[in-house]
Amino acid sequence: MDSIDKGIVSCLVANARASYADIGKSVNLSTPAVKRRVDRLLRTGVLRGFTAVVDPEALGWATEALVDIFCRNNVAPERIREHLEPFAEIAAAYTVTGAANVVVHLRARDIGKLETVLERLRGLDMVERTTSTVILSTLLDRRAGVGPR
Amino acid sequence: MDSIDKGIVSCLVANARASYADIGKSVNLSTPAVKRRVDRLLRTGVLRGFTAVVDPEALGWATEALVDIFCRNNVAPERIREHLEPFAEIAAAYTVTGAANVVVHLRARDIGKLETVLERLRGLDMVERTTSTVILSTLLDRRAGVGPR
DNA sequence: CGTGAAAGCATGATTTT
DNA sequence: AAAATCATGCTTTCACG
Repeated sequence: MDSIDKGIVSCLVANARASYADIGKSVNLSTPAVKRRVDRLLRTGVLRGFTAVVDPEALGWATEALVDIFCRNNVAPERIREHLEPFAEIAAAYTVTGAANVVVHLRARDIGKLETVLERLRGLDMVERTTSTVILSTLLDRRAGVGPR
Repeated sequence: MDSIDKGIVSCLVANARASYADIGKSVNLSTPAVKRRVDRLLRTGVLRGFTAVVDPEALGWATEALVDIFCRNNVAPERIREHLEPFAEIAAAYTVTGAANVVVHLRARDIGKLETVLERLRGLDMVERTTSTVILSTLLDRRAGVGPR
């Protein structure tokens, strides 16, 4: 993981469909050299894969919320994950410090669907209660990117 | 935006580097037809682009937090966005309902860097106070995906 | 939308540093 | 060990039916 790898990762984050030839021009490497490094980055897990960035609204996925989940007992994170996994509406889920145990990022077709999902969440044995915060607008979204500096 | 487009989007979300020929096999379309549809999906904004999914830890980007920001005055969302944009550590930012005005998803190299960013955030004129929740683990992360059903 | 052709790209084997 | 070159087979891309 040297500075050339970082350059390659940056190129692929910016455009996952860039050709190895184009990436090579950016980092001053031949096409096969870029491919070998990308293959290695995939093998070692630095690169987890390549994906399309979809506009959720364009797919009718307009309503989002951040839900704090307070668990009844001390449930193990892996057990929590197993319970949340079936919820297709969960865009992300985190265990956190603070009063709540888990924060879940929900994405649903509309407020009605959001409510349905919340009811299903509250129906889980491990869930004591939830508090929801509806997202009004997305100001920034760089989650697919690499982060600062 | 018909069912074929949805199939194409699913393929690209699963693997943004899939060839048009392979996608075509999935959706029963010729290679150029797939390309035409992808070009159109990009032009109309349904597809915003293609990106690499990077393991943040592998890049030393290990510490994350969700920060509630309480603004001093009624600041317009676009103005808030302008203030937050320079923070490279912001992975995502949302305006929300509830007590706080904005929720920011921060990603930093370590707790020390996280603190520095929080201090800079609190230094903004518009920010009255913040409350932070440190992320202990990521249970699920489907942010790049398309969502339920 | 499909077909076919031309240009460009991916990728493995081989050679070079 | 890692990169460049080269040769092969696919991919992309576009004009046309």
